[in-house]
Amino acid sequence: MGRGELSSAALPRSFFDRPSHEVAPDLLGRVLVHGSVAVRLTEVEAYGGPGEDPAAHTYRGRTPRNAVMFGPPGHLYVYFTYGMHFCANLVCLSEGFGSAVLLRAGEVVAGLDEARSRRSKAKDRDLARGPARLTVALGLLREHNGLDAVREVSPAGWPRQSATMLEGRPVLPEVIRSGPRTGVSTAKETPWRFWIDGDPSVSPYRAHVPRRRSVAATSVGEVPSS
DNA sequence: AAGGCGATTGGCT
DNA sequence: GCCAATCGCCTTG
Repeated sequence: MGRGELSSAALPRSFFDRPSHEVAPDLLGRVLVHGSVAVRLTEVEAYGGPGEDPAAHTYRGRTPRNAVMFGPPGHLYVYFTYGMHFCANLVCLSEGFGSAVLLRAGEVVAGLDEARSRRSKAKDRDLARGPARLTVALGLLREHNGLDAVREVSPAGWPRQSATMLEGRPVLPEVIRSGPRTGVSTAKETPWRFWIDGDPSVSPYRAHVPRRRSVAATSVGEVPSS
């Protein structure tokens, strides 16, 4: 699939200057391009914003890790988690609020060969089905934290180190579903996960599971239960 | 200074 | 369905 089929314009920065739970459903059907790969978003989650969101990385204030989330809208917030995965967000609202939309899943619509080579064991529909899978398919890494996703589309193509959020084809409100966010341990009722109903690239929902204590922590000095 | 645990994934039962 | 992998961040002592 060639780049020529991506005829859509870039989303303006003003698109992101709203609370993340308003931006999130509007991102469904839009396209994120990075290098030669493009992904059409089918599932997103909103975090942070003007009010209190205990599930957001920004809940306890600004730190070196979450600094980008407090910065200008339209930039990528890429974080490292579970010691092995990267997840990508788009920063929302003007500076200082700490608000972003997690990109949870999508469909690869350009650069299929490149995405397949990055995730060689995955079926096509699973290439970007999950937040860490999506970042691998797009080639997003720690170094892309803070990258500006608002830029003009160049007829010559996209340089490898750039990202662009395209208008794509926003979906009809009737096909948008919403529900609790995946895998969060707090604010379990906040319905800030949004997805396209019936789309095969939407990831399976998982509730938060408290982790069992490590073997070392339980076997040393543990009093046997009676 | 130390330990708990995470906006997850893939492999195995 | 269950669980290990793997490490940086943040809380607590």
